[in-house]
Amino acid sequence: MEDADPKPIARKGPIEREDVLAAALKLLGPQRSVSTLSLREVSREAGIAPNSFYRHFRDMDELAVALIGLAGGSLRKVIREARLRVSAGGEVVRPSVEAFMEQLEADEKLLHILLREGTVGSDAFKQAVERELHSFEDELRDDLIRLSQVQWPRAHQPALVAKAITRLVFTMGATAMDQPPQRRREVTDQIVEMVRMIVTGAQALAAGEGKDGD
Amino acid sequence: MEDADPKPIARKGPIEREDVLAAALKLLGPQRSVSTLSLREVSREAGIAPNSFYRHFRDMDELAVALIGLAGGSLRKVIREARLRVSAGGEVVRPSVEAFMEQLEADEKLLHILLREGTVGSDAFKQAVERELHSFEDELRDDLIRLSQVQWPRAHQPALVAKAITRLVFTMGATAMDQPPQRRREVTDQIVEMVRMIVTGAQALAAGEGKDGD
DNA sequence: TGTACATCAGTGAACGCGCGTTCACTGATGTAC
DNA sequence: TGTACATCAGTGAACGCGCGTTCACTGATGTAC
Repeated sequence: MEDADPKPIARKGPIEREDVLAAALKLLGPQRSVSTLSLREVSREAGIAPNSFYRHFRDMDELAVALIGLAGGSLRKVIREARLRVSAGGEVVRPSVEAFMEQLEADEKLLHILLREGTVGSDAFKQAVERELHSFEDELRDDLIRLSQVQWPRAHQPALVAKAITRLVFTMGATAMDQPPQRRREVTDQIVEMVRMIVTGAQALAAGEGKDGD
Repeated sequence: MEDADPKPIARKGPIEREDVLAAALKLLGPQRSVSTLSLREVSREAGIAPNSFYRHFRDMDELAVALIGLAGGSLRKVIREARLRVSAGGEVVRPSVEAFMEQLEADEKLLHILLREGTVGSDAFKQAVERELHSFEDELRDDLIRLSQVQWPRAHQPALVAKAITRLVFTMGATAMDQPPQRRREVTDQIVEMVRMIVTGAQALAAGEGKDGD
């Protein structure tokens, strides 16, 4: 029955980029950011010799950018999740924020990278993070425009609203991750309220403009 | 006439903590964050032997926290500046945001630290950054309350408004720093608009509550 | 079926480097008598 | 005024360490004939 060595886990094939990425992810945490990971450390965690690392990535920077790709996937999951919840019920803001926060907890390591590390690291890394955030903003902007045709009053500058909401939610989410679960729920409520302020404000400003002209 | 060696700069006394801090600041930039500075590097820049570093700081972490102190001073300067401009004219939001952005450019290195590095680094470091941001929020909240008694409608949850504005302005400011000066002016306009959305939204929500009850 | 060869993920050993930290020291300055 | 001593910022040399990177290699797998 036991036709393999007991210690090493049965491999489904040779080590892949993904295995190395998984090892890197495993090392991340509240105290360890991507930029503090060393090539040797990641290799050790992945169970390969340090020089084998080069078979998969040119250097640690390339690995960092690949991690952003993974994080981007996680982010798209957030969006999908939020859309599902919104289309089901009437409320918009709270279910979306809650979807975000839940994904944040489930996927902790991945979204962390987008949340906290976009401002440090190599140029390539920062640009990759910015690209993901922008794609999120674009999705949100389109959703806002759609909503304003269906059930909401016309919003003032949807692109700007999307940007404000995105940046605010991400920063607040980043600080929430350092808190115990109970405080996180408070932060969720705060975020919901903040987003409502932005949306309400945008609508009020649009209405104010509407009176004058157009 | 020449009564000293020509090479070494005349010292006004022994090397102080401040000189070491200045050396650390000099090394910071868009590519170098506090957490990537090494003890030997800072010592080299300060013109002392590596082991002399310990005469001034227990370790690099203590230096990092001391840097936050400096950045806090810079932040208080922002607040003072903004108050002066606001009390002079009628407008509130734009002059304040502009004061912030100007200070950001003048003081680039110092405010950078608060903007970009609050999410990485040691616990002591992160807490020091959070403390400074909180003090900023408190000041802003008090200003909002004062304004709402004098010239503005009553605002909804001033503490939350202050927090939303602070976090948003800081994140946006951080991304602006990577941009050329011209783009920064665009970002300034965006921030002004975002802050107006928040303030207007808070007022609208307060008015809505007022209708129902109290 | 057998043989010769190419490919290529992974390896062990070694390199030079910058790091944080330690040690016993120097030499200027201040203080006590 | 002179002498002895304490203090303490700064020093040069050395340590062991983990790092990124290189080299020539191994050995499994696939392919051509």
